[in-house]
Amino acid sequence: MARIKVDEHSSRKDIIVSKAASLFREKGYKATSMRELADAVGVEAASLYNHIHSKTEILHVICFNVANRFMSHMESIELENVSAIVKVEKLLRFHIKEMLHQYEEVYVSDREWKHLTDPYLSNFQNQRRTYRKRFAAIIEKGIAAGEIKSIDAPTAVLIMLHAVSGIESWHRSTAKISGKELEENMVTIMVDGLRK
Amino acid sequence: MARIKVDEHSSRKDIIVSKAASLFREKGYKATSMRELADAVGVEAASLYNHIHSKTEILHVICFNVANRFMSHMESIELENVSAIVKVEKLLRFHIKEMLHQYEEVYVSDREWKHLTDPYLSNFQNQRRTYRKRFAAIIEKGIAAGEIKSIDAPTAVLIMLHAVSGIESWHRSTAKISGKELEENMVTIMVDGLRK
DNA sequence: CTTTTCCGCTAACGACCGTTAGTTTTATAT
DNA sequence: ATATAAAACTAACGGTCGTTAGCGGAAAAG
Repeated sequence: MARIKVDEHSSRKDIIVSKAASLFREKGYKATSMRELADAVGVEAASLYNHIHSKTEILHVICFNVANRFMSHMESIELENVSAIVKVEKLLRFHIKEMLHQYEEVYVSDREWKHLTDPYLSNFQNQRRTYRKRFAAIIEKGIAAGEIKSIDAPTAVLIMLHAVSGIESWHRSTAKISGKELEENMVTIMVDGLRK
Repeated sequence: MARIKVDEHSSRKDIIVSKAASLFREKGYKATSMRELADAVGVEAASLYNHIHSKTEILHVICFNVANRFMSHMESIELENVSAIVKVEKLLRFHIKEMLHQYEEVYVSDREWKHLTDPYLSNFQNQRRTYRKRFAAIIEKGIAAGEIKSIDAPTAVLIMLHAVSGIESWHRSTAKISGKELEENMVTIMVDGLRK
């Protein structure tokens, strides 16, 4: 009867969620069974339910952790007193860093949110939509200020967000450039692509 | 006993595959059951097996249809006698158009290939890797020729391919710009981002 | 040391999954 | 009109799924 090991910064639930994120990333939410998750945690499937209510709950913890991080970062950026193009660059860099260092959770939130169930699903979709609108609004300001090319702002947002999710391929590739280099390359291509 | 309707250009199998692509795109491969697919086709689940061998077969038909289209397009681009940056732009435009007009299949091939089983899985991964290498090689030539900024070519490929897959959001959004406008915006941002 | 709380276990449930066997109906060819 | 082939049906298989009930041992609190 080997208990789930805990340190003082993470509860047993945290550990389950974290292992789940790793499996969901690797195989997808639907293709990951509670029995597999239990194996990864080192426990029987039924024991998981002492710490979580359902499989869905795990997914929604992951998704909202990520969404909240991005949302509160957006708020802090909006308050900064810098030009629009600098804000865009900062947002982009934040996305890249999150994808580099909180890979599993961010990736799962991005790809598996469809399997959330209401009311969490609608809630998540709303947050997502709101986030993108606020991102686009910053780009619009940059266009109005003549810093950014006159392009369709929602399209620019879409390009940046999805390009970042491609870091998944980088993680899985063997001959990697460093994370820092990756960041600089991405920023160079995309921010230059926007700049007037 | 209502038969699957066929016209002279598509077999019953084609129709099943096409409906499957639509469902796989909407809900994911694992989350789509053969009974749901049968419903969509207007038939009982067991009847599907008069036309296909397995659920996996449907996925691999979708994935290889798409992969082969991209691969043979790559071949024709490589033979053209134009500058590297023009080749890159043409490849990008092809990806955008495919994503606009063969949305369901291309999206499924992109997101659900993980659920292929060997030998198809390895085969698909190889094709994918090869395709990206050849794409990167074109960019490298552009860098050597001084047409393209000196950036990491695999990263540039990754950005473009993933940015294109963001067209999914465009499809689902309500207030759309036209497909043509979307294409021009994407090309503007990304090709300008690469150009020296 | 005793009590209580936490957390693991085994066993099993009903639901759904992909798929097969065998039969009947519909369309096609003679 | 009849024979053949194509494609639908019903029924059911073994397996896996998420989850619950109930029980026993280990850790924490007194």
